[in-house]
Amino acid sequence: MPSSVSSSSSSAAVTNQYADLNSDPTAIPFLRGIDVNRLPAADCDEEPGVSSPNSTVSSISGKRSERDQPATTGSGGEDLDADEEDGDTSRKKLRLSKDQSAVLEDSFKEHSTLNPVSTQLLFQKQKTALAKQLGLRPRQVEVWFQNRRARTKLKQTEVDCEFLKRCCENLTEENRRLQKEVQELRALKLSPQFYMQMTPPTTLTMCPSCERVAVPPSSTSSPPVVAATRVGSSPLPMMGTAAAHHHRSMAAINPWAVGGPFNVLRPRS
DNA sequence: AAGTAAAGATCCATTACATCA
DNA sequence: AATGATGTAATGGATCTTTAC
Repeated sequence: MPSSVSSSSSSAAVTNQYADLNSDPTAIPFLRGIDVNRLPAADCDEEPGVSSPNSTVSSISGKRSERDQPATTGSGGEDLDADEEDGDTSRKKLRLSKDQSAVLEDSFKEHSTLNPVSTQLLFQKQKTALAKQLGLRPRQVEVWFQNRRARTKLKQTEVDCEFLKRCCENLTEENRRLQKEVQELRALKLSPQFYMQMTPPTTLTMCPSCERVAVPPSSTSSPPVVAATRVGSSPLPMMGTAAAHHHRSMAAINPWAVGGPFNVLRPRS
């Protein structure tokens, strides 16, 4: 989707995205059955529109309506200029029918933009075709796509926000746990007589991947499980199995291991 | 080739209206 | 019937790209 902050490169991406459409206009669903070559080109916005048989219609005021002429009486028989002729300058809105919205929605699913500049002429025709099909003004189709893109963006922003909120909560929880762990380790360090009473493990095993000392899960004959020394688990989804393998908490490791307490925490030289 | 103005397009923020509870 | 909330059509201004000169 081209944006106001788009660089020429992103524009080029859009160009590529739609490049094949130049050779095959019928690749776009809503154009199937419509001969785009028989439609007016870029200045088609100026053609008299067609009133919607399904919509409540009214006049449009403002600058844009000067460029985009209000639709006049069409096959539906409604006169869209009626209010303007009455001198009513207040803008009124038409509500698109369900059918109109559904068609626009389908088109949006195919392409969220109507009018990449590189294929301007073609997409002008598509916008016009869609407008004609729905009995709307091209400008209305344009506005609908614009608002639809805005809604999509807003929805995505909400999803992103929710995700970040959860991440924040998880990190807060992890932080709380780690703080607690640090406190416990400090307490241990300050009272060596406490862990002097602990029974050292009978066998020590080196983790093959990180080469740190691990402790067997029990005194049984089963082989030592390195990851089993981990206290707690990360709530973060990104803390996958690889990360979980590493024993971030050494609380369960015998402090005598490898020449004294806690030196397993030090980075290896 | 580089610069520039005009035209026409999009995006964004906002307004105004329609509908519903 | 009146009213506030919500959804969305429409507007206006800023900005970008293309094109012609």
